[in-house]
Amino acid sequence: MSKMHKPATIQDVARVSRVSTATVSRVLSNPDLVSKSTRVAVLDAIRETGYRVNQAARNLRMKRAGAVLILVPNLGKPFYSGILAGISEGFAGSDYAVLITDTESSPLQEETLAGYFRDGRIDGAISLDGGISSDALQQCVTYGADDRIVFLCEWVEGEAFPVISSDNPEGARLAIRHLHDLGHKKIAHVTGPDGNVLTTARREGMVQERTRLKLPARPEWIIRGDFSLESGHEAARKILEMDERPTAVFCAADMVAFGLISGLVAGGLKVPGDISVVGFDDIEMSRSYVPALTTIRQDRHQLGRRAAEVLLGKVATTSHALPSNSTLPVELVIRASTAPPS
Amino acid sequence: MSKMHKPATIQDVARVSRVSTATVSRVLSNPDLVSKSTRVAVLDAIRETGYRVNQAARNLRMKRAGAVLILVPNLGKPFYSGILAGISEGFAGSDYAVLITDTESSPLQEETLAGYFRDGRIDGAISLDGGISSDALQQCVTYGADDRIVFLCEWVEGEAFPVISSDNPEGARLAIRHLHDLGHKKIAHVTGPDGNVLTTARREGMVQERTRLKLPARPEWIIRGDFSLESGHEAARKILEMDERPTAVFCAADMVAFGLISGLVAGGLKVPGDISVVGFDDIEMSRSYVPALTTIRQDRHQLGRRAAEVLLGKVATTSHALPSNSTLPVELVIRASTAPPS
DNA sequence: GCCGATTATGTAATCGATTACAGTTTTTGG
DNA sequence: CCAAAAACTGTAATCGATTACATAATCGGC
Repeated sequence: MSKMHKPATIQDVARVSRVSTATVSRVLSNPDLVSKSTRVAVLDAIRETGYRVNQAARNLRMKRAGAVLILVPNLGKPFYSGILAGISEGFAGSDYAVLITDTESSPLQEETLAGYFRDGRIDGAISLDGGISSDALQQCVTYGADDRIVFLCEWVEGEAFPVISSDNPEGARLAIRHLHDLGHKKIAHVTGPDGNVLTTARREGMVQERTRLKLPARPEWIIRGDFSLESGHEAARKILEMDERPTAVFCAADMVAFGLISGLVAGGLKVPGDISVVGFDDIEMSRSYVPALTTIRQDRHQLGRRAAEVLLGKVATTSHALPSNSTLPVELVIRASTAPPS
Repeated sequence: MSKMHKPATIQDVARVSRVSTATVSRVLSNPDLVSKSTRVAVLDAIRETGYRVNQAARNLRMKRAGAVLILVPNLGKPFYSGILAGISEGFAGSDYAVLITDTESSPLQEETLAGYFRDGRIDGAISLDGGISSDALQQCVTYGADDRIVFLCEWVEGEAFPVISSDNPEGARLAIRHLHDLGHKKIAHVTGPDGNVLTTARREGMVQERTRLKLPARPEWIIRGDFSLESGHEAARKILEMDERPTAVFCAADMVAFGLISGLVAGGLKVPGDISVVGFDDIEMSRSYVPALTTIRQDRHQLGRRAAEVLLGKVATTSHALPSNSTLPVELVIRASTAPPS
C-alpha cells in the first residue's frame, strides 16, 4: 500500500538529481558521455525514486517493437521446451519481449508473419518451422525484415536466412556406427515426414554411413514416418511383417522410437533382445523410458541460446555481429535400448 | 520493393481523408461518435494508405503495456500445449501480445512477476503454476495487480484470485466409478506431488468415491507420485512387490500412467489383462499409446480460452465482466487400458 | 594567459497515438 | 421560427522517453 505512488518517470529522476532529462537518458544508454560525479548523482536518484524506463515510450521514440516472435511448429512436442528455455535465456539480458506462437494450432496464414513485421509488432523472428512458404518469407522481406529472421533446427531450402542447427547427418552416422560396433548388420531407419529438411539430412547421413560400412541395404528398411509416436507404432507393424527383419532400427526422433518399441513389444519381440532401437533428440522422457533409450543428443538449450544471440546481433545495433550460420555438435548417448544382436 | 515507404501514420490518414487525427482515432475506437459519411471516408483512406495503428504510441498514451504473461510450470509437458493454443486464441482478437515463460527452467524469483507489473511490461498474467508464493503475489498486489492475475488449472490455496479449472474431484470419481462398473474392487491411486492442489483434489475425489461404493481401502494403495513418467514407473515397482495387489490403478496424470504401464509390462503383467489403468488429462499421446489409455479428459483448449477471456475482461475496460471463477466439466474417455478383472 | 579542442550538459523537437475541451452544425420541440 | 439539446468535428495537450543541436565548462599547448 505504501508504494501506490504512480511510477517515477525520467522527469522525476532529472528533478531529484538536478540535471536535465537528456543527461539521465545518457546515464542509462551511454554512461561514458557523462562525468563521473553527475553519473553517480543520477544513479542515486534512480535508486531513490525507484525509476524504471517506460518501454512503450522508448519503443515509440526509437521506432522499434521491443519484441521478437518465436514460431514453433507444435508446442506440444516435448522436444521444444529446452529450446525455448535457451531462447528465453538468450534474451534475458535484453529488453526484448519474447512472443511464442504455435504454427500448427494457429496455422500461419500466408501474410501473418509479414503482418507482424508490417505492423511493427516485432523486430525479429526465430522460426523453428521449416515449412514456411517462400512467398510468406518474401512478404517479410518486403517489409524490410530481410536480416531479422533466423531459422533454428529446421530451415527452408533455397533461402538465405541464417540457420542454427545440429549436425544432423553426423548424428545419423553416429547412430549407425554405434549399431555397427555392436555387431548389427541389418539396420532399418524410420524417417521423418516427406519434404522435411531434417528427414533428408538424417536419412542421407544414415545411408551414407551404411554404405561406408558396407552394410546390406533393402528398400523396405527405409520406413516412412513423421516424427510421431503413431508412425513409430506403424513402423513396428511393418517390421513385424517383414520376411527379412532388421536387427536394429534407427529412428529419426525419440517419439518415433517410443512408438516403435511399444509396437514391437506388443508384437512379442524384446527390445533390445531381439531388436535394438536408437532415437534422435534425447528428450527428457528418453532417460526414464523403459528401456531407457539410446539416442543422439542435441544440445537444445544451446541451440536456443545461440539462435537468440544471433538474432539479437541482428536487431540490436550495439551487439557485435556473430557468425550467422552455425552447426552444433551432437552426441551419442548409450542407454538400454541397444545391445549386440542375438 | 514497391512497398518500402515508411508506414502510414494517423496523420497521413487524416490528411488523405481531410479530417483531424482526432476523428480518425474515433473511427477506430469509437465509431458511433462519427457520422456515417466521414466514417466511410476515413475507412477508405485507411485502406488506401495501408495504415496500421502503432501499438507503442497507443500503449504510451493509454498507459498500458499491451501484453499479458503466461506462467507455465514446465513447457515441456505436452499437457500445456492445448491450453496455450486456447489462450492464444482467446487473445487473438485483442491487441494484447502474449508472453510465455517457463517457471521451472527460469525459476520465478520472488520479485520477478511483480517486477513485470512494476515496470509496466504486462497488464495482466495467467498462472498455470499453483506454486507461486503468497509473498510474490502480495508484491504484485502492491503494484496494483490485484485483479489482473488469473489462475488456470492450478491455484494457490487461500488467495482470492480468479480460478479456472477442471472439475478435478469429479474426474477422479468418474475414474473410480468406471473401474467399479467393470467389476474392480481393489483400486489403487498414484497421486501427484505433495502440496499440489490438484493432488489433493484428485486424491479426495478418489477416496470419496471409493468410500461411497464401499470398496476396500489399504494405505499402500495410495502411492505418492509427482505427475512424471518416472513416478509411474516407480509405482509399478511398488505394486509388483505388494502382497495384496490391486486389480486397477487410477493415475493422477497420463504421463504417470505411461510409466506405470511400461513398468508393469516389464514386470511381466498384462495391461489391461492383469491390471487396468486409468489416467488423467487425455494428452495427445494417450490416444496413440499402446494400449490406448482410458483417461479423464480435460478440455484444455476451452480452459485456455476461458482464462484468456476472463483476464481480458479484467484488463480491457470495454469487455463485459465474466463470472470469474469457473469449473469446467471433465469427461471419461474409455479406451484399451481398462477391462474387467480376470 | 589565450585559443581551439574536448568534454559535459541543457533545450527543445520528436516519435504516433488518445482525449478533454471547445466550437460548429444539425435536430428537436413548442 | 427560435432556443436548447444533440450530434459532429477540430485544436492542442499529453503520454515518457531519445537525440540533434546549441551552449558552457575544462583542458592542453605554446
